[in-house]
Amino acid sequence: MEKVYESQKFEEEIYQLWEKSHYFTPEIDNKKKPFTIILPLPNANDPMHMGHALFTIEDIMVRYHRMLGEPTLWLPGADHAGIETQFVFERELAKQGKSRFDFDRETLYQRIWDFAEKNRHLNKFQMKKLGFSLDWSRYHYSLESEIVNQVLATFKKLFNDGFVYRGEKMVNYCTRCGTAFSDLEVDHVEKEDFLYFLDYGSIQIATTRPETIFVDVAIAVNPEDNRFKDLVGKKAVIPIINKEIPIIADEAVEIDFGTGALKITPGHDMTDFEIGQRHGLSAISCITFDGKMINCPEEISGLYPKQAREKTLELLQKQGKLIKTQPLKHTVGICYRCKNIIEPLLSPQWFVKIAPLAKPVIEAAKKGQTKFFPTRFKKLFLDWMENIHDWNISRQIVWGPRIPAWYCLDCNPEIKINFLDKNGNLVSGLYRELKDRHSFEEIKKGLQSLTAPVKATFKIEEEINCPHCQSSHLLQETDTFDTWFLSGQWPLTTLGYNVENPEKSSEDFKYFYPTSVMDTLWDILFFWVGRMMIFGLYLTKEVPFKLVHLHSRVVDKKGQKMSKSKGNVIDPLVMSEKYGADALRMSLIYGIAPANDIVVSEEKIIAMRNFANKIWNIGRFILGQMEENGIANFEDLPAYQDDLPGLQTEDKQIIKDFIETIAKVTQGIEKYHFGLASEAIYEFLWHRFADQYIEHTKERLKQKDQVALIVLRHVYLKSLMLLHPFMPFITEAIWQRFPRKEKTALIVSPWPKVK
RNA sequence: GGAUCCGUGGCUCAGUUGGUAGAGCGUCUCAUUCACAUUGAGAAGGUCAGAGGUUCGAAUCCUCUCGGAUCCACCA
Repeated sequence: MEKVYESQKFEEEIYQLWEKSHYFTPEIDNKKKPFTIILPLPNANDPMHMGHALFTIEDIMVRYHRMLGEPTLWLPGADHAGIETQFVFERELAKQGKSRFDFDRETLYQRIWDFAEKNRHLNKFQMKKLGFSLDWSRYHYSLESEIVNQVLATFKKLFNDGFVYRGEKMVNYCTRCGTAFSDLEVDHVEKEDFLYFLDYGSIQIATTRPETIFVDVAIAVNPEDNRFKDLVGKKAVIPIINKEIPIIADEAVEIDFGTGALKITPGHDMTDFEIGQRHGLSAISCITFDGKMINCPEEISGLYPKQAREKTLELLQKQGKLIKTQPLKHTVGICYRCKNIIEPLLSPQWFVKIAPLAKPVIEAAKKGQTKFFPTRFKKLFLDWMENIHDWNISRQIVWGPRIPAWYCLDCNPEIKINFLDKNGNLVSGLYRELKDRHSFEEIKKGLQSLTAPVKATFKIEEEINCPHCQSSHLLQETDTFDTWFLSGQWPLTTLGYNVENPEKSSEDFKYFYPTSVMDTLWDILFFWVGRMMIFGLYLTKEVPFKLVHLHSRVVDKKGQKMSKSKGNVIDPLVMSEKYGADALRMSLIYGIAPANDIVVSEEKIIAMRNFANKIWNIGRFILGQMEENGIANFEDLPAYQDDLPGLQTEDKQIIKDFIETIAKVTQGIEKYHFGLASEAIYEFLWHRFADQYIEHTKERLKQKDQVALIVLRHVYLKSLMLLHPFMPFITEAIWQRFPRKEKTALIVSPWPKVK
């Protein structure tokens, strides 16, 4: 054996050994209970980072259960990650001076496909580097047809059961990304802004958005507010355009804020929209989906809201309607992806009625059918589930499966269409206006997107002719599904659940579902875990996993989140090549507390590399001692037994301490205290076994005391088993190097028992 | 406006049913052709944020205060 452990010499070879022997692929055995983890699917466009390296936690559980002899499945996959990937791709396009508007959707889709395909395979390779014992024979990609077909089937089922509807509601719209988002995808940031006090004739109001006054439909005051009691039912006048609007009373208005009077703009504010609904007021937009002003005075029309605000203030000032300006700190919604300010806009979207679907989830969580670790996340989860809002599942992007709905253009001539004409020019307009100048085929070929009015008729099945008017001018909805609509069904689709005919679900599904553990970063508890619970219970009446294990994010040694802009990113693959995958893995596990930030630094990885080397050298020492004693195969040495003649006190003590260590490591893994488990084996092997026991037995070994050698070999080999889930490569490498008659692999060795 | 987490040696963090404080890195002193210098032996260094309470006993449980972080929520 070499003097130091050189990880890069072994890792690839060891991984191949495991993979070739099919150790990662479990066999279905109905006499045994399986252990299953579905890998949180990484984004296909995303090369590996520390967050992925944390899958080590899952690998530890998986390797442990495999060693317990359970049929163990860890199922890998990758997500097309709709908005994320399209966003990254559009940035690439921008570098070439192009944008998404230069392509018809078919072409754009194909381009993104090719782009995502490259990294998807890179990612697989990278996970192998870290030793993850994933069953690659069951790998899935979110856009393969067997997955997508089931997702579409779920959509149809939801629709038929009355859970899907189209609605024209206030949605979070990013005019830069050109799509709506769900509430969860909006970030909130604090912003220094101004509150403007405006004169509306009979009443004064305060607003942060003067550019939207042109589509005000009312002024609201609190019904308890004595100052304005007499004004309710009277009129106010919008400045600049001098339009009369009613003054109404609504409890949502806060008496203490501003002047106590709120301008109601249902087209551009969530609260206003709700107030408008209560009072039967119409909602009018003054900002388009391109982020430009309409329905406003000519000099403002076409401006971006920011410029429009300045212009409006200028006009207000001129007319003496701007009473005062006051600084205000408030929070605004921004696009989680591009950081642009989110514009609440009125837009027809597809929604899932979620409250009735959340109900069984709440019950299951309360009953403990799915448990949470750490337990505090259960409360967080339940709070969210109990206050859940309808889910906007449509996105105005191309990257993802299209919503399977077909509109007849002749029945719905008000559908707005954007397409590239035969000369490659971008044309937009209502079908009613376009159909005389462009053939249906030309529109269909160059189609970018369509927007159907909320009342448009549609069919969920594709048909050649419209059942009403026999027209063949049918176009599929161009909106795609929210990525989480697809990934929310991941445990079902990847295991082979059949939505239309559950009886026909695969053997895998019948055996491995519900899965054992879902381990993920807590910040997608709602996005993903929540949706998986909803879909799982809706479709199968069973929870998708028995335990949700939440872990935290990896931060640098200053406690800061790693980001490219801060330049504090530690690349797991660089570290793994430099110090070994085992050292990297151990550094992510050693000394961490459940769901607390995980601090990694190169120093810590080095410390763990040193530990790996220690393990290696203990093996080297024992092998050397065996040679000195003329033992060619370690199986030639008598087996250790508690009543072995010649056992000394220190032998009995090390055995006793080792048994304690087995208990600590086992308990640690069982109870998800991986930090404690790894510390226990580290402490024992280095400071107890090597520093004390080995040092003390050196004299005896010189005297050719075979009993000491038996104890050494026994404790060491069993320790390798205990350490294997944490540091799989080095332990297997040593195991393979110990000379013996029967070739076995450590990965499938039995987990050491206390008794 | 609700809710959660954190505050332990110079730095980064462990410390699972309460029993006289631990690790890694750093510092200091020794040792060393011994399996390993990616080493060994040893040392210095903490009133466990502060105050009060429960207890025979609290870093650990309860209350409050201060400081830091995060999540949720339609504050114009």
